[in-house]
Amino acid sequence: MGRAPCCEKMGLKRGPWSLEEDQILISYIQSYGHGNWRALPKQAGLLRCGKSCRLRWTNYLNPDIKRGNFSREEEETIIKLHEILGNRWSAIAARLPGRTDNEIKNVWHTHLKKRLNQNLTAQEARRPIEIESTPSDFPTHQRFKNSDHLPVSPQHSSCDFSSSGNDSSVATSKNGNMTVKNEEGLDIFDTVRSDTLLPENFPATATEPQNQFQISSIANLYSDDSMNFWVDLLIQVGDMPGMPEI
DNA sequence: AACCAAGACAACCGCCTGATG
DNA sequence: ACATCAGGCGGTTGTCTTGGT
Repeated sequence: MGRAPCCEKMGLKRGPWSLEEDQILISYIQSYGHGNWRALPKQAGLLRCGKSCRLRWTNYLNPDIKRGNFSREEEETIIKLHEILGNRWSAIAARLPGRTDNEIKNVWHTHLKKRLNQNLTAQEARRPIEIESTPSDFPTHQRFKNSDHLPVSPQHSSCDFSSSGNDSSVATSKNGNMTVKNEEGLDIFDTVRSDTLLPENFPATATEPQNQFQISSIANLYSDDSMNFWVDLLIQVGDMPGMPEI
């Protein structure tokens, strides 16, 4: 049962990397790239397993990584994305240029979670007892708890954005509600509501012209990246005046 | 100065997924 | 269709640092 370790442990070094090892790894990757992590340590002359090399590079040595403390803005972004995505650190990292999933995970566990708990406790102390729960009480991240609950990719759903140019996703107003229709004339928010457990009135107050423009713009932006589409949609809709807080 | 506890973060582990033969 | 493998991910652990006594 279970897979064999990615590398045999015999003779391979573990634990913190030395400066010399870092230099070897950096210069090898700069010269030859990292096509095959498993073969890399042997070719580079490192007594490490490929997995260890990959981790060291992606989490620390990669020159694209931004070092230093997280800005307030970055922290707010993490908090917001975590509400939507949950512990999907790599997905969060993908939206924070220069930051790694490991780094974000650490920051979350050491700083942000604590801060949020403090804020929550302070809020709980002030808030009267809730009488009933409403659809909007669903924590946003639970909508995306696992891939089963992820909305289908737009181009595979009944609401096809993939071929939607500016003329196919049209924002209109229907009974005071926001509607964005695809080229087949289907309201995309019907899909949004049913797939994500959003409250029934989710787009109802998004009737401001700028909101309509934003939503149809987002719908037109994504053709093949469902995750980014939904994240942007939820974040931006959440920021709109009069929308349920996300 | 020495010790200890808590915090911060680097690194590892086991599992999952997609690619390939 | 199945087995195998590499790479990626999230959870957890280990180690180093810092601050308090």
